[in-house]
Amino acid sequence: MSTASFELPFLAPANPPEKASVEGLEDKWSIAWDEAGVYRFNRAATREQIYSIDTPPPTVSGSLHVGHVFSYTHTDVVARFKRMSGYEVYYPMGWDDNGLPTERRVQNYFGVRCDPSLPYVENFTPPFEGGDNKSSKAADQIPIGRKNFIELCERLTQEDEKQFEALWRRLGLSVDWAQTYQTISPAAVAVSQKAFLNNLARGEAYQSMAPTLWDVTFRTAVAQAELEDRDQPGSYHRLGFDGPEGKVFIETTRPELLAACVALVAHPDDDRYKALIGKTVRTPLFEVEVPVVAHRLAQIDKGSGIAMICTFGDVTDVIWWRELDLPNRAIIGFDGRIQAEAPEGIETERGLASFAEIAGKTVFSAKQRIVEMLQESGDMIGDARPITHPVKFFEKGDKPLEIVSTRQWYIRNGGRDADMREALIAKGKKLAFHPDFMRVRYENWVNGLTGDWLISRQRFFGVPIPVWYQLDANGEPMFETPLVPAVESLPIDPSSDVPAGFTESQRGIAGGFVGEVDIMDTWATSSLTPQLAGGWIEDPEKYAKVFPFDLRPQGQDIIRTWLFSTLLRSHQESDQLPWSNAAISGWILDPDRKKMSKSKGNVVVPAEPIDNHGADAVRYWAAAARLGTDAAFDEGQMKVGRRLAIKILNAAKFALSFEVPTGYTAVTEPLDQSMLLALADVVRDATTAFENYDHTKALELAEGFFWKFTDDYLELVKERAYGQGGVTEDQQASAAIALRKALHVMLRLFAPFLPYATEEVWSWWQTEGGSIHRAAWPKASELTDALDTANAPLLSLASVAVGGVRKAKSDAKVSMRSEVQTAVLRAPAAQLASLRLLAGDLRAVGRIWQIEFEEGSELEMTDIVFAEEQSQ
RNA sequence: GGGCGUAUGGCGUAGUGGUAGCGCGCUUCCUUCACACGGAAGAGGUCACUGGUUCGAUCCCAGUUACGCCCA
Repeated sequence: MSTASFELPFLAPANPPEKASVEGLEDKWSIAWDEAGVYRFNRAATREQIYSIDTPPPTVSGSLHVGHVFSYTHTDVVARFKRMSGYEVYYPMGWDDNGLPTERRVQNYFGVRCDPSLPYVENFTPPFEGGDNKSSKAADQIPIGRKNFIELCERLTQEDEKQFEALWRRLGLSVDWAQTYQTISPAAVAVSQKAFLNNLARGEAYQSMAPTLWDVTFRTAVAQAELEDRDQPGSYHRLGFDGPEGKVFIETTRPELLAACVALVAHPDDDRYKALIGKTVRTPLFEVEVPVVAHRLAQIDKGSGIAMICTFGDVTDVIWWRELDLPNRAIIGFDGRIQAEAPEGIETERGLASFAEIAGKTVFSAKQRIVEMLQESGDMIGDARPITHPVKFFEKGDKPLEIVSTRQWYIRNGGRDADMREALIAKGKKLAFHPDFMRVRYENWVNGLTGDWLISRQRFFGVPIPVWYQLDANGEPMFETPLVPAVESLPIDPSSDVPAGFTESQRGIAGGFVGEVDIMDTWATSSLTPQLAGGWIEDPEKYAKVFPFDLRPQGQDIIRTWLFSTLLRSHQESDQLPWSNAAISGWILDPDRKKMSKSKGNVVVPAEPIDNHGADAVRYWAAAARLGTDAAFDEGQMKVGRRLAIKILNAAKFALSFEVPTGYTAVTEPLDQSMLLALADVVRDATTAFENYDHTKALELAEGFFWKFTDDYLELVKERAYGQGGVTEDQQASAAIALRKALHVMLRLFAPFLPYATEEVWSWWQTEGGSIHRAAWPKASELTDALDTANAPLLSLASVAVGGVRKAKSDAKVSMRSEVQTAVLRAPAAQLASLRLLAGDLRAVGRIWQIEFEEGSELEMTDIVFAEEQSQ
């Protein structure tokens, strides 16, 4: 037997407190971790030693809710497991402060608006601070330049970032807080612009004049990924067109676009209209001769089966216009109103007069006026027939989208290139999705792309598209040959910076230049989080070590946006997958299983549950939900988590209270060996589960074992560990050592889930090795060395026997402490032999004076006779 | 309309081709020498429905229904 008893870490002397409590652990340890730099990334590590995470940057101006806590906990659990497994974990945090929510908040908070044409003002003071977040009137807002506006954005979002960081720290995210980035920062702008210029140089970015889905409220183009269909009330209006053989009736929901009608369309197989195809009809009111054409997308069973094609009422109109080579008679302007000038084609006096009636009106009032006019002229048959139909909206907008013709920037994404789609699908197959079925959502999206990625936005706040255009002799911009900045000069703002070879005085002058005014879609920046987080531009050495990342955690709702666009950019930039794993978290539902969202008003602020139950408890609730599965906000689960954390503290205090006599290091008792062997199995299985991104299973295994450990094992060895009941020093030592050994392993199994409680216990006696969160993930071999595997089944057998005694006592409604005179343990012969080894422990736990061993068909504890004075 | 997922005791959830576990809640009981922020015992399920494959299905296949999400 070894004599070097304290050389084994779990034999170190322990100092548990008088009273263990989970209260205050968050403050105590989050500060200690920060000071010790427990989660600091060591960049000296090699690529193979690094596990890097492309953390989702939360939208800082959005409100915090428990959904954040949920998915970020999933990531943290993985990060902690990997760190303990020996990886140097690169776990940065980003802040998404780009986009409309920030822009709006800054406008309202400071009473300003962005006008990129204005110069930068040093030491600008906004008119007021701390606006009430209600929309202030645009007229009252002071226009300021882009740089000033962004400075204000940074000021405001810094406050938000502090709030988030404080929450994350309390929750115990093991983020390296030295590694943060902001999507609004100059570095992020430079990354976005560099990637864009690379796209441009490779021919992946291009401009095009095209019909574009347009939000009239935000006055900006909207990309496919930002669309959503909403069911809207509408009505069919039956209109008569003059045809060669009398009236042709169509039904339309958008009579106000009659002036933009360029053709009627019917299905080529529709017998009713076959004769009309190729002929022309005359539009009512505007008296324009338009052709009748055939196209497969015309729906035979909808309305009268023949429809008018307008430029542009919906996306089908765009397809028809493009495929049938029809003229463009667009009448809706960027402001959503009917343009002042009648389009080409309307020439008759009556036609022009009709148009004058609607010119300048909103779509809504133009529709009213047109209907009145059609009813007066008798061209509309009957009343409008109300229907409900899907209409396209910008996901953040509240007016239906219009389609207007504009010059926009696009990035090729495979929407018009089947080979590229195939290449992207092939990349997706190499990405390990957790859970795996989420890959289908990615593939569906790629296969369903209908056009390239529209990245230009007609907003003011965001990453400027970094190009200028030379002006020709007439002062017209030469869009085909944009002027680009040198990569070293990034970031640039074309509205204030000047292209090489020009001076500021030439801005806007014929022969001079003009800056691009559009900015990029926020996803054009978000799609570069691996480059932003990894230091693509400013720290290439680090970037080479963390890219491609090991993990992208994210929500299932943004597979088509964030996941896809990130994958796309890496595909284009380096023909690589940006990460090897994607962990997809589910939704948080409220207790009624409705999705939590601000609009439903059922959002729970995350600080509350942490205050009420503790960070470990909230983490336990989150970690108990599998990836990809929705989870209900469940305070009951948090209470269970809290109970577990408290139980760990108390069980640990107890286990550590037993002295290990000097000179003993071995676990010799069969029951003790059995417990450690069972724990070894748990370690093996939990490790496998974790490696498969199944943290839930790992938690379940650890938890299941722990309760067995406290309920049965601890009770069984209590007396022996105290050295009571005439046990030998060997037997006492075996119990004390086994308890510590098991605790040493269990704490590490729980550490990724309950970082506070486990660290607290660790600190009671593991003072040499530092934080548990840098301790090595347990190995089964730590436990199984020198143990006899034949003892493995003993603990389970003992549990059954203990259960029998307990049941008898419970049925007799007596205390578990009541004494038992005699009991019979019946079991098959093979088990009986093993059970005899446990006689001492069984007698102790059941307070049984005498156990008779008898052979029987199955294991049971029977014929329990209580001692006289106890069974009152 | 298409895709994906889910459907297991009151609620929340595991799980396996050989007729089900766990937690909460519930019932009964036990107090304080690790833990009353505790412990023990117990009741409670025709595994959504209909077919099929199979000696046998909660698990595999097909269909139906309901719900959720994504897309049209």
